[in-house]
This record gives sequence, C-alpha cells and structure tokens, in this order.
Amino acid sequence: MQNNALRLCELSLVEALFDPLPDVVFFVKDRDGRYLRVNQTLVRRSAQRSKQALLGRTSKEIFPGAMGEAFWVQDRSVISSGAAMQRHLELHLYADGGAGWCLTHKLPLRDEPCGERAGAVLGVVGISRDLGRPDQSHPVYGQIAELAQQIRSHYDQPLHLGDWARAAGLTLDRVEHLFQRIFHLSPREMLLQARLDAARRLLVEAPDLSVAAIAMQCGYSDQSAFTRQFKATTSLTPSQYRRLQQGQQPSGAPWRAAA
DNA sequence: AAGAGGAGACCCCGTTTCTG
DNA sequence: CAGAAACGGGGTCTCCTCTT
Repeated sequence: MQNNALRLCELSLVEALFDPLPDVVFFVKDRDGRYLRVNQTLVRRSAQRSKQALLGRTSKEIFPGAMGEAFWVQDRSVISSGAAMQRHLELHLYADGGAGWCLTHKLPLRDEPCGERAGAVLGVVGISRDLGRPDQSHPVYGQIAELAQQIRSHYDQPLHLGDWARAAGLTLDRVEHLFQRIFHLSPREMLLQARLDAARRLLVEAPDLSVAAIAMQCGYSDQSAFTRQFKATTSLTPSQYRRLQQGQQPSGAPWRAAA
C-alpha cells in the first residue's frame, strides 16, 4: 500500500499537467474502477461540480447508461488482461445532445517492480483526447486533404487507398504516414468516422429506413458489421441511438449521460 | 427485423531497415 | 537524423448462420 500511495502522489503531478488542457480527459482508477485522480476537463464533461464529486465513484455511477457501462467494460478488460488499450476511436455523446470524436488510451497501473506484489495491476490510467484540427501548415497538406476529401465523399464504397494513392503519385506507406501526421488518424479511421457520421444522420433523418438499409448506404456489406462497429464506437446499437435521438429511452440499459 | 458470433481472407499498422 | 520503403503479424471486414 505504501508503494501505491507513493505512485498516486506522483500521479498527482501528472494530473496537474493535464488540468489546463481543455481537449484532454485524464483519469486514474483503482482495480474496482473507482476514480482516484481526474483532471478538470473530466469534471466539466461529467457535469460535476468538483473533483471530489467524482473521486471514489465508478464510470457507471457518473455516466449512467451505455457509455458508463462501456467505460467500465474497457477498464475491466485492461485490468484483467494487463494489456493496454491504445488509440481507440470513440464517439462521446454528451447529455446536452452534442457529440465529439476522441482517441482514448488506457494503460494498466502496476505496482512497483519489486516486493511481494511486484507488477500486480492496481488499476488503470488513461487519457481521452479530442480529435484535433488537421495540420494545415504541412507542405503536402493540399495533396493529402484531397485524398481525405475523397475518402469522406466515397464513404459508401470500399476503401481503395492503394489506387487513390497511386493516382496522387504517392505510395501507400507515404499516404498512411502523412494521414497520421496531418489528421492524427489513419485513412481507415477517417473512413469509419465518415461512415458513422452519415449513419447517425440517416438514423435520425430517415426514421423509415431500416438499420440494414442504412448499413448498405454507408458502405457496409451487411447490418452485422455495421452494428458491431457502431456499438464499438458509440456504446449504443443503431436502434438504441435512434430511439435516444427521438427522445425515447433505449430499451436495455437506462441511458442519459455525459462524457 | 435486428443483434450476435465464428471462420477465413485481406488490409493496415507498427517496427525495422534503408537512403539521402 | 529524418523521411521513405519494406515486411510480417494482428486486426478488421465480409460472409454466413443462428438466435431473439
């Protein structure tokens, strides 16, 4: 426990570093998923008044509904496997109806590498960063932006990145590298973003369209793949999302949350 | 109709090596 | 040393089927 206390003390310094960053959520949780450290951005986004209001509580208590449940499942997975969750692209749906794309990273918090419980997982530490603006100052921004536009406007088709890269006079490797550098996303992640943005729009604006039909219109080969990806990204199935946007409680888990 | 899951194919991404 | 190229393993997607 001594080691644990020391580590948490060190983490308070990290917490202080993340406090002034409005686009990054920072948190540390114990083995039971209870918040031990949070930054101010998380306090704001969870609609809490202070850090104290979050400490000792789990994401399921702070974010009632599918999103809190999804955070909880992620935490359990990191803690039980001891494996990090890196670069998970997520759409966070806020209580005020807004939505924002984030990249989430979670690492297991381990005990000191010596002593009886050497290396034991004590909890999880993570950040969730809002997707930033593209780096427009990069010399080949124009070329890559054109490719990105192609991906966004052809979201209903399979990704033919190799062909598009060749047409632009670039290699596939170069395109992927530049996408990361400029957009902080891989081409496939950008395609996923475009498809799910379109799907969210159709779920709300075309209530008569079936989930399967929307899947087809958004470039998925079937409803199964669409539902799987939609749920992995938003924590909700397409029909739950549709009911939520129509102002109904989705069946299953109770839902009304902030990020 | 919608959701979930398994198998197999293929593509992406992280890492290493090469080059200027 | 930075950027480009190459490569192999893992992850993702499609197809298919079953369940609710």
